[in-house]
Amino acid sequence: MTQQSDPRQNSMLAALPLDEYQRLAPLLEPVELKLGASLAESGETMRYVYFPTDAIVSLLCVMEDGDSTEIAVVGAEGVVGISLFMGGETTPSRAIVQSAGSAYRLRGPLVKAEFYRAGPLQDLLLRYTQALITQMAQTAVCNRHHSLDQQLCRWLLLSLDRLPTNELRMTQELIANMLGVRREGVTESAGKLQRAGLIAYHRGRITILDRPGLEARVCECYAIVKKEYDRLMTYRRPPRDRGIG
Amino acid sequence: MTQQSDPRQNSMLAALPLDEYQRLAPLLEPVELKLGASLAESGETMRYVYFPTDAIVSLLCVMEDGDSTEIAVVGAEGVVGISLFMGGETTPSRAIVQSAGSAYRLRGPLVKAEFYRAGPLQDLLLRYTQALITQMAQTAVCNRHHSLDQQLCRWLLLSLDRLPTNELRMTQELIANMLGVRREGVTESAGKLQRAGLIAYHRGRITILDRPGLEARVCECYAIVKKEYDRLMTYRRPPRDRGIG
DNA sequence: TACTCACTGTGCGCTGACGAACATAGCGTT
DNA sequence: AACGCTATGTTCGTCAGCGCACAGTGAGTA
Repeated sequence: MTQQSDPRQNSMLAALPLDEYQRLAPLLEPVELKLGASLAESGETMRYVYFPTDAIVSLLCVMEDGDSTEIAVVGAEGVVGISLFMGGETTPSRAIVQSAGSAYRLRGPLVKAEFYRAGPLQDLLLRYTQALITQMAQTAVCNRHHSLDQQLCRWLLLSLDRLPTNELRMTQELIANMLGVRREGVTESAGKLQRAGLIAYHRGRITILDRPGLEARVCECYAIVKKEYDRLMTYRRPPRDRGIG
Repeated sequence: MTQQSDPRQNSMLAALPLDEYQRLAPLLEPVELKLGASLAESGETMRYVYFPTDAIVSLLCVMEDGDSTEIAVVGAEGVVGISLFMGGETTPSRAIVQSAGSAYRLRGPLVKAEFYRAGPLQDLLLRYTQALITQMAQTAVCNRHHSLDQQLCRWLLLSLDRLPTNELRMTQELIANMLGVRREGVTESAGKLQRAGLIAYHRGRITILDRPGLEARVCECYAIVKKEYDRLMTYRRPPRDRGIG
């Protein structure tokens, strides 16, 4: 039904040395991630780690009263399911597909085995986790200090960075859920962006018309997170001294 | 000038098997952490990992305009400087001593060497990091959805959990910096708690009088974080299949 | 004793976001 | 063509938190 994407569209898999990748490749299972699908529920043990190739996944914290907030977003640059190799097996947050697409998944025990080889994949996973931490921290600050207008810009740019096109399928209602704000608030902020000619949207389809314009309006949080991803994920670490006796 | 605390007051060090601990012990340098001291600055390479024994350290995100927000707090249950073993070396956040006390520190290269032994310390560090991630995520949600009153309760309880006494040396001004709110807001919220008989404060000294009362007022975020720490840090993982060929 | 400074308390007006209610407008179905 | 559903637009009163200004008050110091 859909043609298979190349696993190496995912940056983590692409960054592996060829021999490592070739050992891993037969273990990767292709999966289609449908809009709204859940990859992880609060407190439930995850069975797989997911490497998106062109899907986007939101990590959400859900409160007792149903209110939620997106704490991070994962695309082809990363991986969903860090708790599997960090040791906790579960997290208190949910992982929901925000933009449909493809991914490759790896069974939990296989990920752990690979992780404990202490090779390049471990390096990548840990560095990615640190970048994710930065994203979460910056989200916390942004929630505290910045206006909805700015946060919407940040959210649009973060999504755009993880998308092959400049079109985003997402209703204002859903964006509101992600940001943890009212739908009307998103309508209002999005209206401003539309009137300013930065975006166009129509019944669940958002088209970014002027990316530099968005970047001019966004708060510093966006750049900080992006820069940290670049720094952590492109840097090629020197061969390490394992200190193993 | 101050008597030396036992390194094993720190839960991470205490959780190590005796042989592991004994190898590490001679490498640990005792340090006094003075109120307000900085253990990490944004973007600067950390030289040490710190294991507090009775000090409390705040991890802060600072914005361009000087506004800041605490994204996590670390006491004797944890460690400051995860970026050293996660691979990034630096973080965009600051680490400031919030409550003076003692700690033991370990030079960065030594931490890495220990980490790559892939033994119990690695396990502990990774599990702790996951707990820290939960704390940061929950902070983000709390910033979005909960009132200052509730957040103050959360903050007081988080601090109290990491303190040997029920007295906290901290001005309202500083609390405001931590929470990323106005000083007057803290004055008002703290006034409510004082009038309700839950706390007493006087010029930078806060005494918790009624902990259950605070717990009754705090939002769910506090319990979620605490539960996750308990789950991650007390669970003894089964011997793992390293998958090493 | 008086002075100073840090800490706390209080009172404004302002604004951004909330909650609720309701109006309009596309799209698919019958 | 009529209907229904979903998505978007708008309004209105309320409120928490902001920024500012200033007043009290205790601790330390000269």
